[in-house]
Amino acid sequence: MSSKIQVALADADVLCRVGLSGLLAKISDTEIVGEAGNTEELLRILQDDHVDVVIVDYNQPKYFDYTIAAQIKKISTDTQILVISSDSRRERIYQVLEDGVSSFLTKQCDENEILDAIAATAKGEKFYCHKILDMIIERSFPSKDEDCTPTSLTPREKEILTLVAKGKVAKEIAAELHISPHTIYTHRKNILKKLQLTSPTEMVVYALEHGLIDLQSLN
Amino acid sequence: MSSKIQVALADADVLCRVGLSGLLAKISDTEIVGEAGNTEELLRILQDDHVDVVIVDYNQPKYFDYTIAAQIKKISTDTQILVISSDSRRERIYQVLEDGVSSFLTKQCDENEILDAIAATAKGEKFYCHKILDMIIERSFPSKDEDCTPTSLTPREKEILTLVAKGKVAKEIAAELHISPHTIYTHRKNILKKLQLTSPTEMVVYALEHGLIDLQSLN
DNA sequence: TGGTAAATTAGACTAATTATAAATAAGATC
DNA sequence: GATCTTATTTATAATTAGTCTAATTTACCA
Repeated sequence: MSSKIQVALADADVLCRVGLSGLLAKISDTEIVGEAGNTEELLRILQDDHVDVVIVDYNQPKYFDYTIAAQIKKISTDTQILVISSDSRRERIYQVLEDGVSSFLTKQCDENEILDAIAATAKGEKFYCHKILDMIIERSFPSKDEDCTPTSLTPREKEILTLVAKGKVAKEIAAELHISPHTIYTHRKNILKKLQLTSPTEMVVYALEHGLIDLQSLN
Repeated sequence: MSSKIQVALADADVLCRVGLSGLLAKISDTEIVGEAGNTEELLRILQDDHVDVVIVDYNQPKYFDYTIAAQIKKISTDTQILVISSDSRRERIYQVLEDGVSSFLTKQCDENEILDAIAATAKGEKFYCHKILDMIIERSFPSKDEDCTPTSLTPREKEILTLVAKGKVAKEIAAELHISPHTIYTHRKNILKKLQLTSPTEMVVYALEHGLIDLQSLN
């Protein structure tokens, strides 16, 4: 077995994989063990070969989703995960970070930043780009003026927001949760007030922006 | 001046640009004149240098949008445009194709397909990947069972759908358009019927999927 | 010039929602 | 343990939004 760092590329877009290969070629002690265009392919690689680092974009519906980190860790605990994604949804990002992702970049990061991140992750260190670092800090020390509203919703409110955003009307939600329609009205009113929205349709936009639902999952 | 084909890369993600550079390196008679991470940078390149082919992803809000083809043609009429995007919104794609895009790929296309497309576009030929070709054919010969519903909406209905999707309620729309709320109700009912939807919130999802509105423009 | 589709609206009716108020339960704090 | 807060739940009455039916106007096409 080679002593080089074994890297697996997981991205639905072949273009990004080519880009990553190109960048990895500049780091001498790394070696690509495999490329995966979807979750299934990635898990197969992890089962068949030893992988030190997985570079993955989890925000590619149908190919990779936010559960990918947990799935990777389940098969191969010691594999380090480097995320390169364009996701901007705070809650989703926090969730992924909690699932054991070592490093997190956006696809907008420049070349040097990506190279540094790959090198750091390979060595077992963590690396976060500025945008993600800001989010982590914001979570630890929330500022007053710019509050992170999604967390201010109660679990029940989030649940109802999700259902509203999926196009269900109050009566349907009430039937589904076995509670009174009035309860839905109250929750919905509180949600609208908390988020400073005025109509249920605005809730859809809000839910989409904050990753409570996503377009693909609605079909 | 070199006799090689001058190519400009326009993609907000550095990773994709690296990927494209890597692929272009395999085509001997091409040369990269410049890389642009946003519209402004691209237009500057077009003004300063001769560009035969622009490879661009127009679906990157804040960096590139669907008007990019028209903007490119305005500065440099003879420049061929190769789109590599992940957009799945029919109407938007038709629009871009009408703006003089020579070739259209998705980022999911495999390496050979991308190489062929670049080579073809550089020679002044057109190249469409299967997914896009299917859409073009579907537009020319619409099938009965799977009708392309967005076009079946009247202009007024589209207008109202857009406003509904922006979170406005019937009364607000009525005030804005100086017509009776009843008119809005009627239009909305007809839209829901035509699109086989059941609630205004579903209209938001529909409008997003078909590019009538986009998340970024709502803020 | 009659036919067709689009856009508009009203009246009567029904359903959905709000306002207000309040009960219950769980957790934290003192 | 008593109390305070927050989350969750619900109801009645009042209000608003929306549907159904039907009809009018406009514009454009054959």
